[in-house]
Amino acid sequence: MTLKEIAKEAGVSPMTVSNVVNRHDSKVSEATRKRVQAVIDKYGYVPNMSARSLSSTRSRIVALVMPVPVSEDQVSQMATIDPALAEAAKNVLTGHYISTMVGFLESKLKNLGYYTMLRSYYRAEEVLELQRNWKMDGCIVLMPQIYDAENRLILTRSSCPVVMLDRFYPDLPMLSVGSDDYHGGYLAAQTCIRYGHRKFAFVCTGAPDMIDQSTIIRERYQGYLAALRDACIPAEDCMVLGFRDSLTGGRSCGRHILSMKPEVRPTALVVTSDSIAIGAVAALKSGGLRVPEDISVIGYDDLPMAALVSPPLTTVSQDLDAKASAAAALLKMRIDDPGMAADRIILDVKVAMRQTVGRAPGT
Amino acid sequence: MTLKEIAKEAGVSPMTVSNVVNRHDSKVSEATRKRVQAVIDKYGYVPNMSARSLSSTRSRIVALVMPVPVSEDQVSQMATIDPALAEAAKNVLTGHYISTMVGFLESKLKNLGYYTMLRSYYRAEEVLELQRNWKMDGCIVLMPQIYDAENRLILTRSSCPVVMLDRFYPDLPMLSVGSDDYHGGYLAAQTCIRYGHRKFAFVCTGAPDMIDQSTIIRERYQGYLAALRDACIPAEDCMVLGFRDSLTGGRSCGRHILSMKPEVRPTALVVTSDSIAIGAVAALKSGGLRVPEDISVIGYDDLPMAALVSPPLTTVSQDLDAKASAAAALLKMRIDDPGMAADRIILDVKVAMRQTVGRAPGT
DNA sequence: CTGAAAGCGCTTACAG
DNA sequence: CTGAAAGCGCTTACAG
Repeated sequence: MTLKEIAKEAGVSPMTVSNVVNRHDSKVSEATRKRVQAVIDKYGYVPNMSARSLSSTRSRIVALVMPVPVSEDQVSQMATIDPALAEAAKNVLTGHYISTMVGFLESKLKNLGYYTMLRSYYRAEEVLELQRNWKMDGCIVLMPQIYDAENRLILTRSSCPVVMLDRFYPDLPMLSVGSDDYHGGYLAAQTCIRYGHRKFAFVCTGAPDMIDQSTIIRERYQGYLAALRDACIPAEDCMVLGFRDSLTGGRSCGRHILSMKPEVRPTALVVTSDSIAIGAVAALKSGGLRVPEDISVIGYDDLPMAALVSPPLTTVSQDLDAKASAAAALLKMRIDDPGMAADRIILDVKVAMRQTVGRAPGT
Repeated sequence: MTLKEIAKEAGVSPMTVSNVVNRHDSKVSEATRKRVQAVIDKYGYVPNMSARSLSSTRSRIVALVMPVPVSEDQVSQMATIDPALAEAAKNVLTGHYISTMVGFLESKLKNLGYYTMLRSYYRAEEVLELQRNWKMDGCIVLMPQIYDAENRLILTRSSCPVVMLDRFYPDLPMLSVGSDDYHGGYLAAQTCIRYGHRKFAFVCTGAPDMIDQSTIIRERYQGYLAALRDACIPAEDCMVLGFRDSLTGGRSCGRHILSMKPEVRPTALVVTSDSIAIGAVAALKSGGLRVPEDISVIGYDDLPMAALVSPPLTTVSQDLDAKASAAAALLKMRIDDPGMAADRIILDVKVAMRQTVGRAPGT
């Protein structure tokens, strides 16, 4: 059933049916609208979006794009070198953060009248091509942690509005939604400081040099340092460690802490990931240290499991529902008003106080 | 840049460019192909998929559709009645199983040359409309656990090939991919039986009557019963419990077990979800029972955290990568050969032996 | 408020 | 192997 056929049946022009379908109510008299709508309902007419996209300037499709660490053709050879990385390349939705964000975004976008296309990519070029393939109305980039060059290409060469999550380039006009990682890092350290801690380890994902590579980690680290400074704790007394962002990585972290002499061992771990924090707590416990009596740990993300592990993990928590809402709303504003200025939304974070942070030993 | 402009530039007809773009190599001489390709590369020409969809019979889009438990307009009122349900309706990707499957599927579909559209739905009608909106090449239904009537509508009225995951209707010609839940239930019970257990509780998600409502749960239960039968354990000696599928639901389960008199308490819990199993273990431990010395627990799904909780959870494990591959491949086969017969793929499961199943007390 | 015409950028037969 | 014509099902100006 096509627009034309509906028009014929209702005794009006295709244009009028189009106006009814698109709810341009001011352009159609109420009587005509009802008559046409009746015919539409009778035949269960559904518009052809391809035709609509082709003849108009928009598609109503928003792309949710996510980088993969390894290209498709490299996956098999990578499997022998770094199996975990190869696995990650086969599935971009294994993490709690990204899958939750995608779920919320689909819901928000649907409510705003958009279709959601999901796409993993290795090169920015793939994203740009996708946008042009479908005349995308908009594009949301998730987890653009690593590839700065690719991110910049997407931002500068995009053929549609882009909202980038968790990443901001001051020198580029862009739309971004992030959370206040600086404040998160500050709060994490401050929470421990209030319990008397003065010997810290900052534990981040990846190698310790991630602090230089990832904006997120850097912000958290800067916030953490600021809290130390405000409490007159010399940063030299504290260490920075890096482990793979997984429960297993966390266990390595815990074992590493256990291997240290008690006199140099930190009394508080400020960790940039709950997975690592939880893994670390487990390893510390099985190594004979009590959490939080002997050592305190604070995580980041507030994973669902954070509240259940034993002891329940104290962690920095962000509102992913609000983040997705903000991203979708920002994108829609930009789509509706192409002249809109660059904008950056930063959502606040809070500490979910639970039981892995306690009084520093001997205080 | 359009096909036509490329054609003009290359001095050929649009049709020839089309044949080059679509790699109909037999229809173009190698010399022409090269010349045209050079122009395509020079201008970075990208085909317009809307135009292609409109003029051809296919769109290359596959829809990944997932039911939500509450319709959009009911969410706010539902929030007061059942907050957890309202939350679930706002995000279909909170569970590990579904988000992992979506991640794998996107990757497989991309490799097969399809675009992935993600969509949550409350009524089958939404899915049918979406299919027609975009002339979908195919559709994969995830987690169709609950709404049989809606599932049947999708299967019978779909305008494109459909693969349904984890659900099969013997009376309908359909394509389905599932895992061997019967065998999973059997293996779970058998594992405990081998450790001398004879007093069981079967713990499922939702109310105990889920066994009648969900094919998956029913299959697992039947397999479980078969294992009891094979070991000459009267099913009357065993109980069936139901809890919400979450860590919190699992804690309720654990507390319920703790409230029972030791003489009637089961010595082994066969649980249809790792979340419940892990929550239950945590509650049992804090209630003073030792796992597995006093009570054994076996879960289902092999969540990433299952291996890390303490003690590591013994659980039934399925290969989600293989499942996604099978679903994507099956769908492609059906798209390429519309006359293909109905088919059902059932993947096997295995037990991940860890430390929550041990000798039955007093054996 | 309503309509006739043109066109969006491809592909599908049909010729040659 | 290559091309000219028609058409997919809408929307966008432009008239009236």
